Amino acid sequence: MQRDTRQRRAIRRVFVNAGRPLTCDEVLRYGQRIVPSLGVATVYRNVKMLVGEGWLSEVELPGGGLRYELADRPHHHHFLCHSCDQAFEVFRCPDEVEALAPDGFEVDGHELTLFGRCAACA
Amino acid sequence: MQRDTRQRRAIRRVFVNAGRPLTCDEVLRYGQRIVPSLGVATVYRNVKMLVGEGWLSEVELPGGGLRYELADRPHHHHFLCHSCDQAFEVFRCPDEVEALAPDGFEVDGHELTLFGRCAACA
DNA sequence: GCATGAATGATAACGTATTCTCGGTATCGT
DNA sequence: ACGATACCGAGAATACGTTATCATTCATGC
Repeated sequence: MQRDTRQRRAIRRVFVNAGRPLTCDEVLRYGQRIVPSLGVATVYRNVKMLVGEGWLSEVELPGGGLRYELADRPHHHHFLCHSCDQAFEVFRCPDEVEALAPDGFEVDGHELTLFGRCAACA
Repeated sequence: MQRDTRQRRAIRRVFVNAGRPLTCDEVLRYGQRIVPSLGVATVYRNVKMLVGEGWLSEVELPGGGLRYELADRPHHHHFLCHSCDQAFEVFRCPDEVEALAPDGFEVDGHELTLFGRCAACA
């Protein structure tokens, strides 16, 4: 039976507070502010578990490094700041993007990433 | 002074023939059809060199794994087939994408990736 | 409060992509 | 043709993100 540990609560809180996609490393750093002893393995274990139960979803942005975000968000895209390397959400989406594919290609999803400097870095 | 070796010619030919972004691994496999003895180190060395001299450019798509393509291509985007894992070019682009960023964010580029199955796999 | 075993965390191990090493090879100016 | 040396390629070494191990801790049901 699953237990409600301090660590797991901290990790969930980190995602709720962040409001943007996080790497496991970010989760670790932010989580250690709540539970200083938090370890890497625990972060990976719980993130994987939370993805498994549908609470988190994986986000793959250009530049490598899997990120995770709350699964219940409406359709949106991302902004990647190449100064602080943080990802942010962009809540507007150009229409009919998936119609751009060449003939004969079956499209079942799309990812639009904007690059630049975030408000804090600019 | 730089030499024009069989290996380097083969690698350049692979990119010209492919007409789509390639990973180093793909370059190695295709290149070995031209020069069977071609080794990994040579591929990495030459790809890096070709990027350095502006003949190739790096392409970072979601899903990790750096890819490379000819640098002289007009603005375009990519289609990633999750069946054969090959990347293709998409030569249409939605207008004004960069205007979607939140206020205060400086946009200097964007990447649109369509996911699905390519014509060959579908 | 106590026992049970799920969860933790330090560390080792792993997988994969990339780079380094270095003896041998082949290109190119002369 | 010849010699200097840029380049090659096999394998070792590295980097780094992720997972496995296992003794210890602590959340939970009784």
